[in-house]
Amino acid sequence: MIRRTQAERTDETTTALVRAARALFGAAGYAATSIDAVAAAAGVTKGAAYHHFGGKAPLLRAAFEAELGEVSAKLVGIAASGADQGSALRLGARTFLQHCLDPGFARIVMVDAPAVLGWEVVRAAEHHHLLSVIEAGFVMATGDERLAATRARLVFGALCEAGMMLARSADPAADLPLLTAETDRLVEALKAAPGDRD
Amino acid sequence: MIRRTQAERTDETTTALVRAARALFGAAGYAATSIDAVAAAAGVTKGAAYHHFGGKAPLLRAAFEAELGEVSAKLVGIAASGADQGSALRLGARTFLQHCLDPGFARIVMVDAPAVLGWEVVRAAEHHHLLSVIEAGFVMATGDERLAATRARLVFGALCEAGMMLARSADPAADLPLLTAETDRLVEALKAAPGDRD
DNA sequence: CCATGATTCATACTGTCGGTACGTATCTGC
DNA sequence: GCAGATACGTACCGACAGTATGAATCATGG
Repeated sequence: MIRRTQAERTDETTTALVRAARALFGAAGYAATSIDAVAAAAGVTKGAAYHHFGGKAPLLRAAFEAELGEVSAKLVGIAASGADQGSALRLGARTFLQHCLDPGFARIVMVDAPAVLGWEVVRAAEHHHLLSVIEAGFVMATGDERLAATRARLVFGALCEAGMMLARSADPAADLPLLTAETDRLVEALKAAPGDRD
Repeated sequence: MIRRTQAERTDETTTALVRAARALFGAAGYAATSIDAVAAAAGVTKGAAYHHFGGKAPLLRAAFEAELGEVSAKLVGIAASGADQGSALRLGARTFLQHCLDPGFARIVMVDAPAVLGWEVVRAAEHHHLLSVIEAGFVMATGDERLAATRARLVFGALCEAGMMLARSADPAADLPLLTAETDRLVEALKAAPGDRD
């Protein structure tokens, strides 16, 4: 074997493991996928997986973060494109929905991760990667932090539901237009609505 | 032991098992709860559980349906109370959110059930028990079946998100008013919005 | 009322899998 | 080039889902 640094070895192994985890967890689900299977698909053994991740749940977490990271990268690209607040929000929602066309993404991010990692952990990560964008839009529209946070979460819940419908749709291409239109409408409705005191 | 009919024996055992499953699955989660623990809490052994349910997942399904059944019963009560469409919808949403104050309900219905039973199974059951009410309201408001179905799902997604926020809130009583107000606003916005062709 | 069959349930067992312990190979810094 | 650290493979353990298998308990036709 050629000589590699420890950093390179670690990077190659963890990358292969995360790639395998995304593929297997996404296809068969977390519970139905053994660590041995993930390690084998990555070309290593369980020992490597436990050395780098420490368990099965952290492996899912890594796969989960990788999925979110991809969407997040596209979102910051949109934000950097200089589009106005409104169209950036619409584009962001559409980007998220398109990712949901991949059943593996939907399964890992919206089905298995909350059950395995816990709802709060998942929502914290999602807030960091995705929700903060939506929330910023609502803060600007309403001027109320708490109200904006609440509305962003509600919108995000609707987006996830739309994403799952897409992921399980027999003809996703046919459903995408209606779903994007309706989620857009929902966002607009909440941005326009007044923020009364509670 | 006193003499009982088979039907009575079955009923007592299954009832006890479902009760124990709701308590344990709701508190510790599905993955962290063994069948032996559920059976022991019900005063029987694994054999009885497998005889009546056939596995661990069907046990969760029974607990899940029991949780939904309770909400559903309240919803038909509201529907039968003769309230108008609008206030019935608001009352229904509030009823659902109040159930979410029980962390066991939230965990079983919105976190574990989708991962274990599959998203489609869960949403089919939820449609049967809860969603059909919301959908009927939107059909009446928009006149479009497909549009109404889509909007009902989006609203339901937002409701679930609100429910999880409540379930994990440090001070649920303080969050309930804002969340009910905002979900109501969301429903109103979508009912009022026009249904354009896609 | 009893004998035969069906149902309910407990007990003992097996296989799988997550996790751990430990040994070996590979790399780093002195 | 040689201690110490890091990466990884292998052998093992315990927990637990699922499967017989048999013993009670109940139903039913004679």
